[in-house]
Amino acid sequence: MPPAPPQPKNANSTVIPIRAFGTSAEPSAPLVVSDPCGSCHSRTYSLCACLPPGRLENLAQTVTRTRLRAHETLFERGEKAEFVYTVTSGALKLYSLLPDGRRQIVGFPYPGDFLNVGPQESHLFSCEAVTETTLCRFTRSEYAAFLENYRELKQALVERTGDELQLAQMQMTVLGRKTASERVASFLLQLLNKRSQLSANVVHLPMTRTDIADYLGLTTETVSRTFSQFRRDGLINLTISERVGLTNVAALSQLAAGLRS
Amino acid sequence: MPPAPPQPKNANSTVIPIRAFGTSAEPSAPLVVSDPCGSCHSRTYSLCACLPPGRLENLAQTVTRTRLRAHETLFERGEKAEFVYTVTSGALKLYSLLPDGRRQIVGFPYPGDFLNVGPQESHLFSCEAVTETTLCRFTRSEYAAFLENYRELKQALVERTGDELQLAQMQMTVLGRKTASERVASFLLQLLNKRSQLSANVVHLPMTRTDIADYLGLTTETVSRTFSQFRRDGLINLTISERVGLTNVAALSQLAAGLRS
DNA sequence: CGCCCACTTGACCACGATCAATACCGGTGG
DNA sequence: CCACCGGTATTGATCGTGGTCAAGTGGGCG
Repeated sequence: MPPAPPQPKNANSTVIPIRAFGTSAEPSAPLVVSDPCGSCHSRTYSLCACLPPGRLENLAQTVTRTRLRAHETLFERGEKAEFVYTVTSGALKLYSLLPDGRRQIVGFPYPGDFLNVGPQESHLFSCEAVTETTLCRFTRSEYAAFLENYRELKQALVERTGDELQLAQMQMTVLGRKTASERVASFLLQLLNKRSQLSANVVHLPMTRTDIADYLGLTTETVSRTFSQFRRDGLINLTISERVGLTNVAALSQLAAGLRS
Repeated sequence: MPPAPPQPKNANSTVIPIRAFGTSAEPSAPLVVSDPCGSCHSRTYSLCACLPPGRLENLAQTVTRTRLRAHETLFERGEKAEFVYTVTSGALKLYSLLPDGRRQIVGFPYPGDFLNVGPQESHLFSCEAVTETTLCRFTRSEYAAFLENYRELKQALVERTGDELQLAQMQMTVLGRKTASERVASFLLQLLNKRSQLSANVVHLPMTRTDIADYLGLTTETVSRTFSQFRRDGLINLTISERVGLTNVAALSQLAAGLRS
C-alpha cells in the first residue's frame, strides 16, 4: 500500500476524509515504543494518572500508540466505535455536520483528554486532527476490562465524564446566550486555562478561524472581525494569526462573563 | 416556622427564590413512605433499575422522598452540593444566569433522570421545578458509598453520564447551527421521545414559552411565532398552549435534521 | 517567484431580537 | 353570573447583530 497522499488543506465540507484506522486503510503505522507510559508527557494529567506505576504497566500492554497528521480523520459519525483514546500530544476536533454542510465543533480534545463513546455502538460525532497528534488507543473491550479490574480508573472516568458534561453545559450557555465578542472572549480564556500554553497570557491557536467559528456558532468573518476589534481595544496582541497575547485578561473575563460594556 | 408563603407565579428574573432544602428553610416536609422504591413509578427506567430487588431495599433506607411545588427552587448556582437526586415525577429545569439576566436552560430533568454534580463542591447551575415534582434525595456521601458497593450501579452511572454528555453535545449543534424553526422542531421531537407522553404524537409542554426559548437560545416571541407558523403549515395541531399534536412527524424530522425546505 | 489558502476587511442583507399592543385563560370576588 | 386582575401567549412593526457576498491581503511552500 502506498503512503497516504498529501491531504487537502481545506477544512471545509469538500475535504476527502483520510482514514487513519479501520478496516481498509492504515496510513499511519502504529508507533512501536518499548515503554509507552514511562515516556508519556501527558501521563500526569490523563486518566492514567490515577493508576500506580505497577498497574500502569498492565495498561501499557494493550495500548497502541499512534499518530495522526494534521487533518487526518480519526473516525466519522456512524462508524462502528471500536476504540477509545487518550490524546497525548497535538489537538483534535470533534464535530457534527448537518446535511447542507453546517458544522458544529463540540470540542477540541487536547493532551490528557479521553475520547470515550457512549454505551451505543457507533460514533455520533466525527473526529479529525487539528495538528499532528499522538494518541493512545485501546479497544473498548480491553478498556472495559480494565475499568472492571481497577476501581480507581473507573472512578476517575466517572469524575472526568461528569466534568465534561458540565463543560458542555457551560458551552450551551455560550452558544445560546452570549454575543459574538463574549463568545470569543470565553474561548480565549478557555484556552488560557489549558496546561499546554506557551507562556503566561499567550495562547496558541492551532485551529483555523473557521474551526473557531464552528466551535462558537459564528462565521469566520465574525471571528476575524472580533479579533481585530479586540486588538483595537487593546485587549489582545495579535501578530501572527495563530498566537494571541492576552493583554487585558481582566477585561476579557468581564466580557466573557457577560457584563455588558 | 410558618408554612411557605404562596410562591410568585412569575418565572422571570425577579422571582424570590424559595429554598426547598437547606439550612434555613424547609417548606416541603419530606414524605414518609413505607416502601418508597416498591411504589416508585420511575423505578424501571431510573438508575435504580440496574439493582436487584434485595439491594434496592438498602438504597431505600437512605433515600428521602420529597416534593417541590411548581417554581420552587431545588438548589442554586454556587450553593454547596450536598445531595444527588432522582426525579420520580414532574419536571425540573436546570439553568445558568448571566449577570444581566440572560438565561440558558441546559436541560429539563424528567422522571427517571439523575441529577448528579461533578466532582467539585458546589453547584454550577441552578435548578427549579417546572411543575409539581417529586424526587428521591440522597446525600452525596451515602450515594458514593453505594456506588462503591454496587458495581452495577456505578456502571449504570458511567453509561448514563456518557449518554447525557452526548445529548449535551447534540444540543450544542442545535444552539450553534440550527435556525429557529429547526430548533423548535428538534425540541418537539425530543419531547416526543420521552416516556411520559400522553398518547402517540401528542406532546405535553409543562414549561412556559419563555422556558422553551431559554432552552433553545431564542426569545418567547420567536418560539410563539414558530409554533404559529408550524400550525399554518399543518405540521402541528395547537389548541391549548401546553398540548401539541404532531400531525406531520416526518416533515418535522426533516426540519430538525437541517434539510432545508 | 508565484500559487494557494487562510485571514482580513468592506458593503449589504436577513433572521431573529426588541418594543409594543392585544388576546387569552384561570382564578377571585362582588 | 360577570367584572376584574395577573400572568402568559400571540401578533405586529421596527431594529440591529451577525451572516452573506465579495474583494483584497499576506504568509507558507513548492
